[in-house]
Amino acid sequence: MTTINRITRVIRPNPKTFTLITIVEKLEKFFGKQNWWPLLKDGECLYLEENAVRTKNAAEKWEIMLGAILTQNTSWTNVIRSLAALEKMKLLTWDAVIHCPEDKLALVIRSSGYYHQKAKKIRFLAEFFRDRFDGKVEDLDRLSLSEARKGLLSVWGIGPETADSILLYAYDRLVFVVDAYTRRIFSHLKLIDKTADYEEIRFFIENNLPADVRLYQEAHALFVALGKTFCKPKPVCENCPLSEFCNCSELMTESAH
DNA sequence: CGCCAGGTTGTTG
DNA sequence: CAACAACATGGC
Repeated sequence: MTTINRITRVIRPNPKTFTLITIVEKLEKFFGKQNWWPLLKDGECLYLEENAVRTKNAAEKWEIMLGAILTQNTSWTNVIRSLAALEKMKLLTWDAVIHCPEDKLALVIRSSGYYHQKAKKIRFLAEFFRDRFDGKVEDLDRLSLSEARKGLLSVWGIGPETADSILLYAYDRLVFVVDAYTRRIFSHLKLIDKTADYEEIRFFIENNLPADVRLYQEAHALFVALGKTFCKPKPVCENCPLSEFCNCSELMTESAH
């Protein structure tokens, strides 16, 4: 995190001058370290410093993948119940899932919503590792980044965000995760057009942040934190840590005068 | 009660 | 390819 990359290209110009790393630093100062991805411990999902900095083992990688699927358009609190239920039923491991009937799996993950679809997605992902890596979850790491990404995207139910979450948080690969929060925040900051597609936003961020996996992991988590608190569908700009960079607040101030 | 949540797929014009 | 429906539970 030594270089400060300037924003070289904007889809819609924001008159204020700032860099993405400045934004991330502001967010971290405000929200503190996020320590993603959370891992299950004693029936809870904990954001531990050690989870954030160490390489995850195969079991932890698999748990992150399950969480990445379960949290699709679903709040994390609902996902925790499902993960805890899976653990209780001894269904948290790849080996258990590959042998578990889909309808049984569906009932266990019921609390995270879309549970029939998600059970199918989890089964397809388990079969992907069976067919391509003989069940060795850690062996996805043998592939290049683009091959690994292509492989995950070929699985039914794994789209770009889920694939990138898996790559960034389970495998520590250098890919930025673009989600609804990221899109909304960057749109409010007038850095991207609302119609910009996933890859366009991903490349924009990757081209303007220092290439550092831990930074990517932390930055994405911080965007989620901001999206949940200030940069909501109806933005709450009062006391927003990014107000000095954002046109939303300028408009508010102007209209107040 | 209505809206929203760390998306993806399938269908339609 | 853009827009839309379907998928579903739980929190506020």
